[in-house]
Order: sequence, then C-alpha cells, then structure tokens
Amino acid sequence: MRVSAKADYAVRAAVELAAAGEGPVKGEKLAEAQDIPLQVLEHILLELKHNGLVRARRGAKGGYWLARPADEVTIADVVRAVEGPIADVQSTPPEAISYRGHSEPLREVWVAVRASLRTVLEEVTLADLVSGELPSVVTDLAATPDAW
Amino acid sequence: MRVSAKADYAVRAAVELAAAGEGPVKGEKLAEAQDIPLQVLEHILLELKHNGLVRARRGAKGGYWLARPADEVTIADVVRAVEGPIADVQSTPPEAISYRGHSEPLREVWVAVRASLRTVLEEVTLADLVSGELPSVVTDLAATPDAW
DNA sequence: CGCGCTCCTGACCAAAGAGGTCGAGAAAGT
DNA sequence: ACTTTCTCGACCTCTTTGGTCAGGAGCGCG
Repeated sequence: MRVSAKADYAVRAAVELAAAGEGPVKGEKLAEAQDIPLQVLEHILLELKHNGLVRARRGAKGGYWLARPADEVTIADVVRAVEGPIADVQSTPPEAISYRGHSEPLREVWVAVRASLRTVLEEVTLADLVSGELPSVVTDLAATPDAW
Repeated sequence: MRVSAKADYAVRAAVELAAAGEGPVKGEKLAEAQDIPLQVLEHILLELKHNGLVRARRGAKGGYWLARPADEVTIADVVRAVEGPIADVQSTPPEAISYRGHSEPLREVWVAVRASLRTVLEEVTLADLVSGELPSVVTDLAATPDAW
C-alpha cells in the first residue's frame, strides 16, 4: 500500500521525457530536473527500456526518449515496469488466494482494491501530467472531503 | 502497492473475532481457523489491542474479543493498526512531497490514489465480511470487466 | 581512425522490513 | 498451588530498498 521511491522516480522521469518531446534527453539532465540520484535513475531508465517504454542511444548526442506517444503511456504502465503487479496480497494476485472460514469475502475486497487503483492509474497518461489537466476521475477523487 | 501478510492476517483474525461475537476466543483457535502461525498471530493481536481495536484476558477462560461492535470497525481501521498509513509515497504522505518541474500534478494523482483506496477500505466493515454482503462500492468495482 | 561522450551492466553495501521462532513472565481461573 | 493463556521482548533469516562504484560497450564527430 505504499508507493516506493523507485516508482515515484520512474513516473517523474517519464513525465520529464514526455515534456521534452522529440530529442534524446541525457540522463544527467533528467536527474537534475527531478532531483534524483543519477545512478539510481539510470537503473530505472534501463528497466523502462527493457519494458519497451523508453528508447535510448549512447554517445555524444545520445540520451533517452519515449518509445510511444505521451498520451498512450499511463502511470500504471510505468509503475508496472519497475514494480511488477500493481496490487498483490502476500506477493500473489488477490484472486489466487484461498481463504477459509468467515474470510472468503475478503478476496472480493482485495480485488475491488486493485480495480479501484486501476481506475486511477490506468486513466492518467504522461500527456495529462505534462499538460496539468488530469482526468475527471482523479480531480473528483482529489476533491472529496478529507482527501488532503 | 501491496498488501502484506501481516495486514491480511490481521483482517482475517478480526473477521473471525467478529464472527465469534461475544465470548473471548483463544489465540490458538484463531490461528487454526485462519491458518496463521500462532506466534505471529499473537504479535498481531497485541498490536490490535494496543490500538484499541481488541481486548484480551489471560488465564483459563481467557482470549481475545473485539473492543467495538463489528459494524463499527472497518478494514481500514485494522490495516492502519498494523501497517500505519494506508497510502504513502516514499514513506511520507502524498501531500507532503514537493515536486519540481513538470511533475507537480503528480501529487494530486497520489492523493487521488489514496482517496480511492479509502473509498473501499473505509467502507467495508467486519460485519459486512461476516455476513458476506459487501457494500455496493465493492461489488461494483469487483464486477468491472477484467477485474478478475 | 580515434576519442570522448553517454548509456549499459553487474557487483556491492547498509539499513530496514517481512515473516517467523523462542523463551520467560504475568494475570486469570479452578 | 497450578494450569492456562495472554504478554512481550529478543532474536533470526531472507528479501527489499535505496544507493554507490567501477568498468564496458556502442555511438558520433573531428
């Protein structure tokens, strides 16, 4: 139930790439822009690359850029690339656990939790973040009393 | 973004207590009913007690029972008792992080994530789980396509 | 070609958390 | 008294987290 530094870093780096648009952006520039330790960031970008979200080129004019248009990459994509499944219970997907006694209905609750996370994370794209105009699902939720 | 064994255990134990109603239930019986290592369970029950969710008595006719009626205890209460805050980013609440550059809107997304978790976890009570009749928020979410 | 630039990769590390076990003590009942 | 059952701290192993270091490997340019 917590967002790791890695996931946070990954999304922030991806947003920065989305904002840069075309040209390759150097890792060092990303690291400065988002205040992330360079070597940590490089590991993360590498994972994003392995998962097909990012491309890279080395050398003088090298750097990283998004493999897909920014409006086709969701936060869920980025988080999953660096953290695996979005919502696991005891390191296994919620529907795979067997509950005994009175706690069978609990499975359905965990599934609902995952679904609820997905309604947010799979809805917001990097382009949304760059423009600052978030989907209504997010603004509505963030506007609920006591959300802050 | 993952539910620990501890949190899962805690909820299951609490449900079992809710189902038992009045009388004190022995730790060993709970452990068997939910297939939880006894000594682990005892630590968890102790934490629940420290947080005022559970009462206990030692001795021959001792055991554990809920401090409040089952319909006044939510899953969120139980999870928070053993795991602390429901949704943190980098171990701090989402609204407390400062983002630079293009990722400022990210804060609002994390807040929405937390709010979305709360709509589920603060809505389901132990009594709901015992009866098996979950709130519509949950059944609706669990009924969305691809939820399973 | 050669050289510098930048990504790529694995090894490593300290600290914390997860998950679990042991053993001794303190209260409650009979 | 004596047994039962909770109470609680110490301890243990393994994995994860967040981070650092050092060396390669590919790319572009003069």
